[in-house]
Amino acid sequence: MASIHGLAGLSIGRLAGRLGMSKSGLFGHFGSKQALQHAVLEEVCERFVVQVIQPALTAATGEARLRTLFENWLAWDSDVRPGGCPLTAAANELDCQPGPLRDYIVSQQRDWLNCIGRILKKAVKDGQFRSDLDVEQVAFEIHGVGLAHHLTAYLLSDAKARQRALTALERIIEQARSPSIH
Amino acid sequence: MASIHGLAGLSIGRLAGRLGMSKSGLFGHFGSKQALQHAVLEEVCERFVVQVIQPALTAATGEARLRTLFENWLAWDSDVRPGGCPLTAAANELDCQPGPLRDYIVSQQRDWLNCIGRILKKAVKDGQFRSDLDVEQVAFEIHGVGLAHHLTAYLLSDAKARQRALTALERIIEQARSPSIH
DNA sequence: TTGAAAAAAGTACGATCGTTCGGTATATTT
DNA sequence: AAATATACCGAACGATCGTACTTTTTTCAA
Repeated sequence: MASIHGLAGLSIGRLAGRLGMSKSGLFGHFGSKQALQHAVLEEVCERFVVQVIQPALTAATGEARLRTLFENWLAWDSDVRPGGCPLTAAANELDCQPGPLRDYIVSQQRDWLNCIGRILKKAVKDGQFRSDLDVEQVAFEIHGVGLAHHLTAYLLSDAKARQRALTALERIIEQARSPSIH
Repeated sequence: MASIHGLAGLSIGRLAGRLGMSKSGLFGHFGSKQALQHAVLEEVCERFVVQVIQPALTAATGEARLRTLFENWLAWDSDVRPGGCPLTAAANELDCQPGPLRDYIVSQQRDWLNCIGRILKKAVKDGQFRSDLDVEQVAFEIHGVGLAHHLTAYLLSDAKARQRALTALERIIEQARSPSIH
């Protein structure tokens, strides 16, 4: 419901109806709408870690891990149908509404970029990627590819979104590689 | 207001209050909330064309025009503070809510990608970019850079967002260039 | 100056919103 | 056995939502 209608549009009454229970019965578990919204975000973040990040940590470090992480991300985008990734939706919804909810999304978004950055750094240390690589820059670009994939898949319903995203990642990786033959 | 609170959160009563007029007085001009939302989107799109696309058409075709368009886009992102680009917000808000509003956003989003695509095609025709360039792919990637810029600037309040986006565009352009020395 | 058209205001409606309160079962602990 | 905690409910609250009707004010050409 938060994916489709947004965190603000996630109403306690409608949610209670969907769960087959009363409004006040559901409300009692959280105490406020904001607490419910916070709980939703925490739940989604936990699932994201389990479905996207953790399984990527079993892959070999460097390029392979980066690819695995990215593919898990794309699969995550598909899994949370319909409505798209609730975190992306919340990030856009809250990007100018100060408060604890926004703070939480910001910290999670930073964590995500740092997660990509750590994998990139390891690839640099292992010699797969250039030693002078601007890790934050590459994380920024990869993040952009993911956002474009999300919008292309959901809004434009473009079946080529996944292939586009994978191609974009390969291009980024190619430019990040150590210039061995150069 | 649509930027900050979303199209759904743009309430007629609040807007009327901000304009110093009555709810019914404002309502009479549109006849329905959906019509108001549609009018807002049309107004924003018109401004986007005037501020981003039209001034870019005076630049020389090819690379220069692409750079101008992109920089206008970044400036637009800054101009619509606070709240960020209403079109990006609406695209994320409506990406799974079928109806005329979503249809409108989809068509505008397609137009935007086609606009980038046309400029790329001209650069190919002029010989600045490789003849085998996948134009749609590059448009996808540029779009992603813009989305990452928007999120980085607004949600993460990162002052380096603009430089990151410009660097990313340069890397895309570099890979699209004709391999003259190759 | 007048009269039609448009714009704005006033009022009220049913619905839904988040929230509070009081009551009733069902467990769990003392 | 008694006391406590938990879960859920129905009813109600003030507020706000979009929308519909009616009336007043403003605009502007004949």
